[in-house]
Order: sequence, then C-alpha cells, then structure tokens
Amino acid sequence: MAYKPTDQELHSIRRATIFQGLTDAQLQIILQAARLVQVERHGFFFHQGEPASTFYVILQGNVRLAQLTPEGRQVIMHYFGPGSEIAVIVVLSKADYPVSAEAASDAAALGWDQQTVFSLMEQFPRLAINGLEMVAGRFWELQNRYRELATERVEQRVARAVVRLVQQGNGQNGRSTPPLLTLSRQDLAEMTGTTLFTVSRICSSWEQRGFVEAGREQLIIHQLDHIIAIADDLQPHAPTTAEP
Amino acid sequence: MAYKPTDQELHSIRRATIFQGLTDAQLQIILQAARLVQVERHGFFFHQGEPASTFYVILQGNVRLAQLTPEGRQVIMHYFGPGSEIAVIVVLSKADYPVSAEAASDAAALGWDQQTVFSLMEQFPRLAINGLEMVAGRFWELQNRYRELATERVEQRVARAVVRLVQQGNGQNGRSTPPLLTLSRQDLAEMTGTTLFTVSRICSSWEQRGFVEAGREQLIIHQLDHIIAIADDLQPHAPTTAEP
DNA sequence: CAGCGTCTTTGCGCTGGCGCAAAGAAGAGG
DNA sequence: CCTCTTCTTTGCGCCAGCGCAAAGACGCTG
Repeated sequence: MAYKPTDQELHSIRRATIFQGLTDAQLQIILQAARLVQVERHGFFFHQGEPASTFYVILQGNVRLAQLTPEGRQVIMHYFGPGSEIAVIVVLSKADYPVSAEAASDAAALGWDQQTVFSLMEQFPRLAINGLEMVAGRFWELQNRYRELATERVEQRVARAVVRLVQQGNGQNGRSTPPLLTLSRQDLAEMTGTTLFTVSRICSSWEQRGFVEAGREQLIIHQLDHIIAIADDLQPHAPTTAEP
Repeated sequence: MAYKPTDQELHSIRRATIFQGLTDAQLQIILQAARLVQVERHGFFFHQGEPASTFYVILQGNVRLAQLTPEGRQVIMHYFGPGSEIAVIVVLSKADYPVSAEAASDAAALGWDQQTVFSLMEQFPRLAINGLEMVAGRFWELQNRYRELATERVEQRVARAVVRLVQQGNGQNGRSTPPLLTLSRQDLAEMTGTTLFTVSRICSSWEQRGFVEAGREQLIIHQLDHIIAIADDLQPHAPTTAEP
C-alpha cells in the first residue's frame, strides 16, 4: 500500500478520466489506498472468468484485454496504455471478468479492490460520477467498433485501430518524433477481426506509399493524415496485392 | 402519469431485471412515477444523437435499437420485447443516445425521466444495484457479440441471433405452439452484419431441412435444437446454395 | 558468430459471401 | 377484384480476404 508514484507516473494518473475534477489532496488520499501491481511481459493481471476483485489504473506499459473463443482464437477488445482504467464496469457489479488482461510489455498498475472502490466512492462522489460516465463512454466505443466490424472492410478497420492507438497515446509518442506503435501484426489482426497475413499485406501497401514504416513488432506512422483518410473512407480503395 | 397497467403488462414489468427484489408496494410507488408512452410501428421513442432524457421499460411490442452508419446502412444493436429496459446505461450518465429506438410493431412503454430515475434510485437503492448489474450484463453481451462477429461465419451468427430472440421470448411464444419470430430478413441481416440475400438463402436452406418455416416477416422455429447446434458449431457446414 | 525461435512477407489458389437483377409472393388499399 | 407496394427468393458473376506453405528478417543466447 501507499506507493509513491514518480512524477512521470503521476502525470499518467492525472490524465485518467476516473480522477478528473479531484483536488491534489483528494487524489493523495485515493493513492494511499492503492497497491502497486507489477506484471512482466506476457504475465496477466487477471484471467477471463475469475471473479472481478480489483480495479486498475495503468502506470506503465501496455495491457491487452482479450477474450478467448471456444475454438482458441483470441479477440482483443482493448489495448490500453498508461493512464487507462481497467475493469471499471465489472468492479461496480459482482460479475466475473469477461476478458483476460495481459501485459503486452512489462507493466505496472495501481490496484484498488472492490471494497476499497466502493468506500472511496462514498467518500468522493465525484469518483462515482466519473465512473458512470466512463461506463457510458466505454459502451459507446464498443458499440461503434461493433458497427464498424459489421459494415466496414478490413483495411478501413485496421486504419481505425491504428488511429485510435496513436490518438490515445499508446507507444512512444515524442512531440517531435513520429508516433511509434509497438505491437505485432498478429495483435493488429486480433484487434480488427482479420488475419495476420492480411494485416501484413496492408502494412506493406501502406509502406510502399510512404504512410508508415513497418518493423518487427512495431509501426512508425509517418503520415497519420493519410491513415485517417483511409479510416474515414475518403480514399480510393487500395489494392491488397502490390501493384507493378 | 400514474398509468394502471393491465395484468398482462404487470407480468412483463415483473420480469424486468431492473425491478427484481422489490416488494409490490415499492413497485407501486415506482409505477406511479412513470408515464405511458405509445409509439406505433415505424415510430421512434428517440433518435440517435438526442440527449438521453428518458429511461423506458417496454410493455408491448418490439423495439429495434439501431445505429445508422455515415453511409446510411443500419446496424441493429438490440431487438427488445416486453419487459426489456431501454437506455439503462445512458440515463445514468449525461450522454446522448448512441442509437435510435424504433418500434418494430405498435409498441407501448413506461418512461421515467432522468431526474425521476435518480430520485427513485435514492429512495430504493435496490434499483441502483440492479441498474449497475444490468450495465455489466449489457456490456458482457455486447462484447460476446463483438467476438462472434469477429470470428464466426454468417450462418452461425444468424443462428445465434435467432436463438437469442427465441430465448429472450421475443415474438409470440405460446407454450404448446412453436416459437414464432416476427421480423424481416432485412432485420436479421442488420442484426448479424450481413445482407438480406444471404439471410434469405440461409433461411431457405434451413427450411429445406425442416428446421424452420419461413414466411413474410416471420420465422417459425420447429427444431430449435438444430438451430442451437448450428449456433454452437456442432454441425457440419451447410451449403449456402441449395443442393440438387 | 552460429544456431534457434519468433515474427514477417509474399505467392498462389480458393471460397464464402456480396451485389445486382429479375421474377415471384403476400398484404394493403381502393 | 385489381393495383401498388413491400418483402422475398434465386440465379449468376465476381472479388475481398482467408489459409497454407515456404522463404526471409530480426533478435536473442550460448
């Protein structure tokens, strides 16, 4: 308990929607009640099906929220970075975690157990209000993604996923350096409901046109505006096979 | 205000998850605060983008919650019948309706505005608890549907949609008569992210094998167990084109 | 630096499902 | 009863994207 976050981490915490509108003093009290949880790459914060006991806010690293299909395929529901909240919804009810939370890189998070969350919410109603709004926001986003999956073609969905990741500030995102995402083609495929092959082809095509630079488990976005254009379908359709 | 529901309607209300665990007396008070809203076929309870002002519980008819894509395609997020709650999530925050609610048949519902909901929840905390659990439940279901859409093939998804509708008791579902759904192929297509043509072919195929009986804007399910088998992929894949 | 495991690329063939068009059915209304 | 509208079926052609296989590329470890 009572972990002292670094300045860098504090900055992440301040960005978290759940803590908006709280004074420094209030935030201090809340942080006192947290415990630090560290998970190394490929470790899990929790598994799908376990009773939801803890609410997390990420300090460092990326966390992949994924569901496993009965046939063993993975579907990534969310890909979160520092300052993101995990298990907001489920901790407010007495349900089980519907997904597994895997560290995509070495990760650290602050954790509050259900009991603590409830008592903090009583103490600081603003937390409860923020929580409800986050729930609505998450639901809204999932609905949009559902709609996209139902109606849009693969390239567009991949573009959307990339834009989302960049804009929510995943990966090193220095002011002057181009945004860099650290994830495998497989990850992107599982986020967009396609195969790693198709993602690979799309990335190659983008690279040939100079929009991105593709590397092993990373993607450097050089022309985000073009990717956004593809995401919004303002773009003539690109061939999946490379042109002569 | 103070609408007296019929016995039939009261039965629907009692089934609503949001009202579980309340005494008759408490329920009476809650019902007193409601107003009756009637909408005829193709009318709307509310439109996507309007500020979420009212929470509804359906008394009669079916209601289609749909999102419109920028290109004008519809995606049906939910298809609800009597006893279902609408806008649970959104009324707890101050967001806009993310979907439109259209009456698929002449429909009636009880409505409480946001203000009233909050004050009732204060009076009967059980309402708030039920509300939170419903939110978690809805989220859980949407996530599952998202996963299915990302991984399963069309026939399987259509089967799932049918099973879901039957089990949640949409459409006339007399004890001794086979379950009957009242929706168009187009509806089914928009619920499963496909086209009405493909749904039509699937229905024909099922009809030839005697699982269902297909009619204009209706579907009579004769062998639900077979449909369930398809939904759970325990079935050899069916050809979409009719066999010789 | 050689060997190994993991991740990525690319070619090739195939098919599930889309899209269109045209021709039925089934109600609704006059 | 006929007409009009809406919903459905079915044939046909086509293509986006899947699946596999084989060959790189990268990074780690001994």
